[in-house]
Amino acid sequence: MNALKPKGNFVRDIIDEDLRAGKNQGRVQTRFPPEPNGYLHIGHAKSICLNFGLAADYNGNCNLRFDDTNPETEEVDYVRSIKEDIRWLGFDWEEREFYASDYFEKLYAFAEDLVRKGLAYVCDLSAEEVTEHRGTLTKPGKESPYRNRPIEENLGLFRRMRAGEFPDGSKTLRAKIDMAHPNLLMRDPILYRIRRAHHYRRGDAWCIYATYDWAHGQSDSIEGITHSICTLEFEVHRPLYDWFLVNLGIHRPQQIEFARLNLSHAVLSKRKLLELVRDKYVSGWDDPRMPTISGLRRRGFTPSSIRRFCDEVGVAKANSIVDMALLEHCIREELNKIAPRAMAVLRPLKVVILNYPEGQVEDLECVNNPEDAAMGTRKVPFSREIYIERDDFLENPPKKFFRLSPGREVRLRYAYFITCVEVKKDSATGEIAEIHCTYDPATRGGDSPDGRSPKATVHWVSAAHAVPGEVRLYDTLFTKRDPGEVEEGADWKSNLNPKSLEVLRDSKLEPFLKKAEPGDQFQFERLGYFSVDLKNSSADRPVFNRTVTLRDTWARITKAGKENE
RNA sequence: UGGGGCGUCGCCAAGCGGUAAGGCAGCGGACUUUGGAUCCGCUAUUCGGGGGUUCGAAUCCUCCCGCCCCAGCCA
Repeated sequence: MNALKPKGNFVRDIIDEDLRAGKNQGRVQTRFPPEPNGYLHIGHAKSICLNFGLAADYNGNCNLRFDDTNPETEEVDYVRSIKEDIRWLGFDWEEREFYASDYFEKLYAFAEDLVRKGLAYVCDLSAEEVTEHRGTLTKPGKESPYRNRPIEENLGLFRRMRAGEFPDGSKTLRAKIDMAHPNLLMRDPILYRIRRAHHYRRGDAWCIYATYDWAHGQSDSIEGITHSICTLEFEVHRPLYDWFLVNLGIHRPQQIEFARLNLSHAVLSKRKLLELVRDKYVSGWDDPRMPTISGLRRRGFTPSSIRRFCDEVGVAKANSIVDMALLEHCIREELNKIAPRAMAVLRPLKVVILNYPEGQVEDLECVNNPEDAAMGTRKVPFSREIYIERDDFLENPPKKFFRLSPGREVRLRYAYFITCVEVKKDSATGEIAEIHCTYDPATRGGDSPDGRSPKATVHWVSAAHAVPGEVRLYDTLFTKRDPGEVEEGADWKSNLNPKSLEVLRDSKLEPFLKKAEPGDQFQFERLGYFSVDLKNSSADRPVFNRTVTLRDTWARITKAGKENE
């Protein structure tokens, strides 16, 4: 199912053209360069699929490179999770696991080279002064008074910076470009800052750290990257990326920018995701409501469904927000084919079948997957008292409600036709306590000899055999399609969906579900796809996460009805 | 505002001078022991707007409009 021929896109056009022109001796080398300061999310998946996919299609390689030049936010656990997620998605960087922090020495040497060429200088301006000197969008900047220091002095100062002779923030190494350049990034950008922070890999070996602009392009060059693919916001960095490489006289990869993924009703920025985790709006990076790879995994998404989604989304340069419905479609499509069916009653309502012999139990044969006969059948116990979904009974049914109601007959899936004869209510609350029905013994298995067919088929679980379990229902984390769209003075978190999680602690599961293992996936008939929670499920108390609902035309009808009120 | 990008159906997205692919969503209908799945059909005379070039333009030129990115010693 992944044999789809790759969709064309502008990045491929560029590569095709380069190949035609004989660039890079026909080599294609890409890289995925995460910063280990957070967990990967579905936006990263798009980049991973693009970079690894391109490499595979063009017979090249894709490196994994941790862009770890900022010791203040990076951690080993993030490295661990990133590797786990990429592997889980189905990609392999083989032995090409690189770290910008392994290039620190080389990057430093490149910097000295630039100094020697008179193209970089040590600047004593403070952070605030640097900002002032930068000018604005419309006003050119002012040159730093330290800009014309002699080369030897710069060299000496830079070495002393590295040696730790100056306090944090007191000096920077800057490229000498053009303080009046219309592109602010070209106004003598900073290459190194002094920061005595413990680096998770280099420890305290360094007290000066390269900035992104200085580290990224040169790292790409060191690795022989041919096509350095990044997101749109780096478009303005490209002139600088090229300037460094050209002036250093080293291999120059081609930077190509594409539009990052945005998902409706979700937030896809590490800063915001971190805030949700840190301030406990969710249970962690892997909360099933999170758009992180680990969250999606725990929710029940499969690697192939995510890859498929990334394929469907395409690669272009226009900012866009992809509908969550597409992601849901991708997982439904896959699970429909592979998930075994089961019956589970989420919100139980007891049904007593008056004319069914007390104490009798029948094992009825149920199909495991109508989409795949090879998956066979199983036996499910049926008895006098069963549970059905509360939503499947209505005392006063509206027009298009086909399910059970007083006097009406419905089919119990793979079992019998039953007719509701009485509704028992709790005398105190008035709530429906249980309903009484009669069954037609001639309809065993769900077919009637006289050919009549009820309008509805409902699922059920035998009360005596039911396995109690917990079911967690999820809705989008945000109520707005674009969570960033807020009222004056409000914060994006004001769009958090208070109903994004609903926990059902008294669900009744079909017996064999007791044996389900963490990660196992099922379709609960008529409800949706569910997977056993990776963390909180146990044999004596299974916990299921709803991955996605089934398409539900009845829900659409009721929803439309409400909207018209 | 200076610079850099982008604007094709509700949401994505092909298209690269020869007369608007596809997917998702939606809407009909068929079928159905999941109101599921499947199947069939419908949905842009029009490509942000105006003007121009051309036999012919979403594709070229031009002006205008709208949106995004850049003033971190973050990436």
